[in-house]
Amino acid sequence: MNDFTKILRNHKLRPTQQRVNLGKLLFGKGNRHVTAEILKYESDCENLKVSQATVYNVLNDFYNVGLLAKVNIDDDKTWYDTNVEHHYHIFIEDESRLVDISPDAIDISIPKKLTKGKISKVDLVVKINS
Amino acid sequence: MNDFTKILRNHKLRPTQQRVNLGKLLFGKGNRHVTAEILKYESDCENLKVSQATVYNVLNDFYNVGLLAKVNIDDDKTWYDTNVEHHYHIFIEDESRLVDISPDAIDISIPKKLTKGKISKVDLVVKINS
DNA sequence: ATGCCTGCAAAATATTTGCATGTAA
DNA sequence: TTACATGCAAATATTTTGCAGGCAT
Repeated sequence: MNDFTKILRNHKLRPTQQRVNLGKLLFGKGNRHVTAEILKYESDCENLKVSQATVYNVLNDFYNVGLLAKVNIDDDKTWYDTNVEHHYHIFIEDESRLVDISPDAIDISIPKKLTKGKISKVDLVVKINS
Repeated sequence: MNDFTKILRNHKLRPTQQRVNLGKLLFGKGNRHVTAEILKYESDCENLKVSQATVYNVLNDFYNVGLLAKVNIDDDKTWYDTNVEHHYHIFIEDESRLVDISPDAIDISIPKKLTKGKISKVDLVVKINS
């Protein structure tokens, strides 16, 4: 029983082969940003037996228990981020690539009267190109 | 020949009935935020003869010439904003409603070394609920 | 053994496109 | 009249879901 199996149990998710394998891809090498398409491609490269539907289902499962965050960049694909702490993003348009920014690096003070203090999330995406 | 016809001509768009009618809906009563679905619903209410495909085409035409801005809030529908000046957004989740924030209201200073000065767009969405 | 999970295909949703027709210039 | 826009339906793209079978407990 490896570490990710334990993490799945801690989040009340049954550690199936697909969840464990996708979990290793996602959490095995530092913070990552993926789309469902990218993750399916990677799992195919590793000859894992995972359907595209299961990739979607597992991403949603992980998101629902707080293992992943969603990032909305453009009007097509949804991105998933293994960093679930509060932070911001740079999107490198040329490369369709996301980079995290620590909230410490950018100070955003939102006047309370605008939001009545009921903030649930603050999304900041800085888009850059060359 | 009314005002919006003139605006269309200025943007090198032929002022067809559909573009003029949708333009009036969009720009006739202050700043607005709409999805393709909302705009189709409104044009149906006014008994305008516009197909859903044309609503999409016209929104894209207006976006491409700079009459509209796109806003990405969630992973489903794309929002269009009649305010094309640089600004930020509050998204009221309960009501699925967008509100503009002037960039003067929130100071965001992004360290140059993070972006190498190549910023093309800064998207800020503050999500609130009750 | 039981119930949750997966694969596959089909459905659902959002958006784009091809083509014949209509309309602005 | 000529080119561009529209309507409709079909195609495309992304994501979700139903169901039969499979695997974890």
